[in-house]
Amino acid sequence: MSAEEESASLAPQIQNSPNTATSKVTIYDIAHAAGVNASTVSRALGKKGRTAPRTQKLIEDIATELGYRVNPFARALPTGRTYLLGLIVGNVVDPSFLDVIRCAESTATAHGYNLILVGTPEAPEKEIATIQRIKGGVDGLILADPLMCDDQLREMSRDTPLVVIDRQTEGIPCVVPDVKKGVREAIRGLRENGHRKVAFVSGARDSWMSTRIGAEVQDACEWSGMEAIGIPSREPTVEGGRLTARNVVASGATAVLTCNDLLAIGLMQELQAASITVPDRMSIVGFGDAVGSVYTTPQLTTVRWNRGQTGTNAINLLVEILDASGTPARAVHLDTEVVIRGSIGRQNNAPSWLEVEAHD
Amino acid sequence: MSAEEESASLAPQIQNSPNTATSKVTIYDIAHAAGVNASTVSRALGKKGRTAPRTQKLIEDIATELGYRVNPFARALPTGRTYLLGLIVGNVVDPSFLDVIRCAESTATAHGYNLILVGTPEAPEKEIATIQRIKGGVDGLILADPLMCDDQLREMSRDTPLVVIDRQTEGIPCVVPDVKKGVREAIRGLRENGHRKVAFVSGARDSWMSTRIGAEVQDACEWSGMEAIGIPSREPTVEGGRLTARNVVASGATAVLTCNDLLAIGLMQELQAASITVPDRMSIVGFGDAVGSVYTTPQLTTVRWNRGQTGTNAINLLVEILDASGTPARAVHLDTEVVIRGSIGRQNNAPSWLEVEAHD
DNA sequence: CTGAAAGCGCTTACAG
DNA sequence: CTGAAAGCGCTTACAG
Repeated sequence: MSAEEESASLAPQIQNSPNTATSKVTIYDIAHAAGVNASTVSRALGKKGRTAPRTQKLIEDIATELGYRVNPFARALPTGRTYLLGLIVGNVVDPSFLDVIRCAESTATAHGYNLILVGTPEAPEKEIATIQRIKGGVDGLILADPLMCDDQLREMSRDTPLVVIDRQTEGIPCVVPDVKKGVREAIRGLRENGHRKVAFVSGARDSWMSTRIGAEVQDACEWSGMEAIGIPSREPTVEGGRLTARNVVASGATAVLTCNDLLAIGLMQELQAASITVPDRMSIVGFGDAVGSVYTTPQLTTVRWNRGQTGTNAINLLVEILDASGTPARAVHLDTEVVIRGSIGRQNNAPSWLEVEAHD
Repeated sequence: MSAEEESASLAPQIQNSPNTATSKVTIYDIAHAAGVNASTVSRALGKKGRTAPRTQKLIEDIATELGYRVNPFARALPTGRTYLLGLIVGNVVDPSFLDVIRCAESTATAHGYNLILVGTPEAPEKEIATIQRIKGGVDGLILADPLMCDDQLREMSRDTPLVVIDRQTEGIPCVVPDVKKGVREAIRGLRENGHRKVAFVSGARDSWMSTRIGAEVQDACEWSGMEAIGIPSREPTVEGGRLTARNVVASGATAVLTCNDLLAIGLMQELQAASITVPDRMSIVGFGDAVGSVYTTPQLTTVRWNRGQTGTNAINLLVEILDASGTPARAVHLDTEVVIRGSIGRQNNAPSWLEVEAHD
């Protein structure tokens, strides 16, 4: 007896919650209960103000009482709007991408959309196939660092509302970090610390980000009369970073900037394993402020921007396009800043050949 | 002229790709082209074998030629199956959750489902509200570490096919790590290293995982004649870990196990900042093998299990339930193992009071 | 094996 | 302001 009472009082919000039953409540049920036509219910629940205030309220009350939820698919059929947004990503290695996803999701929800997450193999054709597969079921897409070429991308965007992140292509709305600013600041910092020769570790494939960062490193170095040396990596991971260590050392550079933090972390590990002290003998600057860049010893100096903002802005841009179709493609640039941590230092021990050259 | 040729050859797969046009191809278009009824098209494309081999092939050919894609919403309406699965997560701080998401997505795709990701505020009612909002649009749900009570969970699962991860509740299908095994191994390892007093840093709220780990630490310590001391944290993050350092030291324990790796990392940082050497003066064992646990110095010893398997198994379980409704609730236990890294060591410098006690 | 028909739950001109 | 009707694209008994 008392047990029954207890179980009854344990979950009152469930017992009382409207329509616990599995049966689906439709607008016809509401129409019936309210004594109006289903179309009136549709109007009352949808475009407000097209219905008499009294009926409006009556219908709304009945709807909540019955626990009515619009069937999104039934709605999608006549309207063509699914209120689903797709986020398509390749092989994301960087864990800070979780921020992008999380913020994209919450922003989508705030706009009344749901986010469907789709992974795609890292190959242009697969990417296109994935998009084809998915696009019929969503109102718009966000493409993270897509591999397809510019023309394919533009072709796609004629077909489907779409926003690209971490890549800028003429004619396509996108969200990218302000690479130039970040790199310039980083290079300036290195110069002030006496560095004159900087290595740049690029990503395996020529992603927009890697290419962009490399170009800006080149540019910034030229501007400040420094030498820049490009060093490719095999993969944009910690392991890939380790593998570049030899080449980085062999390059004769005293500082190195990598196109992402994982590379920087791997590089640091490998250098330390070879007793090459960081930053005394090699300064390291990462890019992206990945989770984990503060766990290293020394902590990693890196070019940071708000990854969450990437997700938020991408969704906002997409929703904007969806709402007012015909919006011109817009590029959102996210501010970057250099976070100075322990991995960079003064270049004191100029190698002798440098002085020799100076005498030439 | 040559430029035109070039642009034409640049993206042949696009030019040739079937139905580049935006217009939607329906089964009626195919039916018209094939000279059959739409219902026949539906059968040919859907349940195979219910149509003459010749018509079958004819229809399939026309379908691919026209670039037909089934409209998932039109299908969902009569069948009630959306081929959408929801993954509902609270405030996920651990970046290794990206593995869960990624594997869940790819497994869902392999089964012909798409994954919709939904974040929810960390409060039982909000959680339930989120589920209510979402459940009409998906075939089933995966709940990551939900906050609602057991009864609410069971109530929900009557309503909607659902699988829970990182929590075990009687009557609910779930995927959890084998906590007992991992903790036992860890404690045994500590004992063999001479430790006799172990602190356990729990999560802020009593998540199933934290509670479970704590209980097993207690149990394992009793079994091996060791002392276990529980220390709550304010939040299950790096910062939260830092804040527990004082209490951990004050506890007199020589080793500490935390309910996740972030706590362990923060704790290590704070101890080191106070010149308390790890592992010489304090051994640390994490839980979860989070990204970043290998970036610390020393690297973190932790209880690991395959996070990706969590996502994979959860989806498999859910799809299994969806396919054969009426399957009994099943709990999948993922194997765990202790990964020994530098953060644990021998307890050599037994404090004097220990010896004093021994003489008592 | 195939066609004609009804229906899934909603929206939206079109009348009134 | 409201109702009756048609239609979104598909599926599935039901006949034949």
